[in-house]
Amino acid sequence: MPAYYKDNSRFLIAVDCIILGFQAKELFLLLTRRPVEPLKNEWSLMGGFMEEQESLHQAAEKILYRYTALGNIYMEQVGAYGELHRDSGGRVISVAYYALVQMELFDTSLAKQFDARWIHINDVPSLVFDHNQMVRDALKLLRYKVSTEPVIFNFFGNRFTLPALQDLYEAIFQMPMDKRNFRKKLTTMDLLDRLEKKDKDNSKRGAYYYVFNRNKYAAFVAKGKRFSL
Amino acid sequence: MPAYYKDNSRFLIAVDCIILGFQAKELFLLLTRRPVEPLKNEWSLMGGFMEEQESLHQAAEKILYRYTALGNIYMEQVGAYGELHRDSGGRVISVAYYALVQMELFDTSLAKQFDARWIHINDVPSLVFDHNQMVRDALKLLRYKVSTEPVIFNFFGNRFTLPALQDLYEAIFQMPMDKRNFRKKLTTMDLLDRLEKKDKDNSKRGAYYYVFNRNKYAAFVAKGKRFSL
DNA sequence: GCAAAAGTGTTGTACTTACACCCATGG
DNA sequence: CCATGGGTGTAAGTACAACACTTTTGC
Repeated sequence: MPAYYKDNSRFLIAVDCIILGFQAKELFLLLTRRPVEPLKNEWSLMGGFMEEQESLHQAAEKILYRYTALGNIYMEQVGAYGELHRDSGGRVISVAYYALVQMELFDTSLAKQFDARWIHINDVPSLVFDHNQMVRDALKLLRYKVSTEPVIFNFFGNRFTLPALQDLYEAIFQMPMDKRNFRKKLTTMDLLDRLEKKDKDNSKRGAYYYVFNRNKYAAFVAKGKRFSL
Repeated sequence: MPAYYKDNSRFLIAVDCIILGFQAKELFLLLTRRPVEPLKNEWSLMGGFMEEQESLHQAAEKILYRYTALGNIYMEQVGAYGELHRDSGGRVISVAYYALVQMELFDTSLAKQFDARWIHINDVPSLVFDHNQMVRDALKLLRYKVSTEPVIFNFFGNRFTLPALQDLYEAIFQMPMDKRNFRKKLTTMDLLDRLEKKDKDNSKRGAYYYVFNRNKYAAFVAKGKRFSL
């Protein structure tokens, strides 16, 4: 390493994850009681320190995996937080990421181990440090991303029903949406393939399953069109 | 500092600045020849290492001031870049910020000292490391911010003319805009105050100067309205 | 008096919103 | 047979895009 690099200060870097879960038409945030001093036992995001041999994104995936045992999840960086005294335990720069996971896949034995709990997005308590700000920033970014890119589909397994998709949309934006207008937007863009009717768990009639078609989306983008929800 | 903190790895943190200038209806990016190894003399953003007693934002302002002698400039964080081998000189996490400055205020003696040059935004060469990606991300973010928040006004001194504002808008979005529609949007939102007619430098007739009225904007937001350009 | 940029309204089109009924099924 | 959620079209209103001429003044 060049001498010019060596002479500079080094910093602890933390990664904090805004892990959002979707269940029963509602959005939840995974929180824990902070396991270490300072502010031990206060509400906190899931976080951890970055290590030498990992990228920022890998560090975020590591944290997510540690607390949920989930991998291959869509994650997005929210930003870096670097105020001087943001962490009362010492000088730490933190990088926030958000992820949206299916709560049904969540390993509840881990929840006990880490004292992790799903809190309704409207009932988030006061969190340590600047974690509340991170959550606000993450939700704002999520709303932007969902509006302009087909990321909402990453939050389901390969298939989903339109009522479920709309429920998720409404949970993210915290506002009701007209059923016909919502479906019109999706059918106009023509990015989904309908499967054989199936989900009978949530209704007697059953709702068709759909899948997001990546090839259709590629063609859609190639035509200069932009995703919009 | 708690033992739990102490045992973790520490990292060099760099701040890289995407310094955008506006002059003669065009957008320029301030670039330099990298002064240190590795990749000495290659094109690079203005950057530097973060120090102990400054916040991330302060570090960005420090870099901006070092290369332009400008302070009190609107800056916004683009994001953190943390790939393992992004910097071939060693493990460095970099946080990118963008700023938009008036090129007329730029101290050209500094340009010589640092071999800094204004490059037209469409002629940006291949830059070191992931700096091209940072520039792309910064422009995308800038466009979003300009569309949804009244940040474009930060890029002028206290006053500006509507033709100049439109020129800046067109430079940022790299597309022409209808004069009447552009002005209609602004007059509909009613956030500007017109001053006595003045700028005669760019036309014989002269264009009215305007100022952005922060009180009007506060009232505008209080009514639940959203800025849109 | 003419070149060069500033300023000003209207009309058609596309998109967004609001809205109500029938359908399929499990119990 | 009825309660529950799934699925469908149209009309009004709003926002956006396209468009041409007059005004001012320095030279």
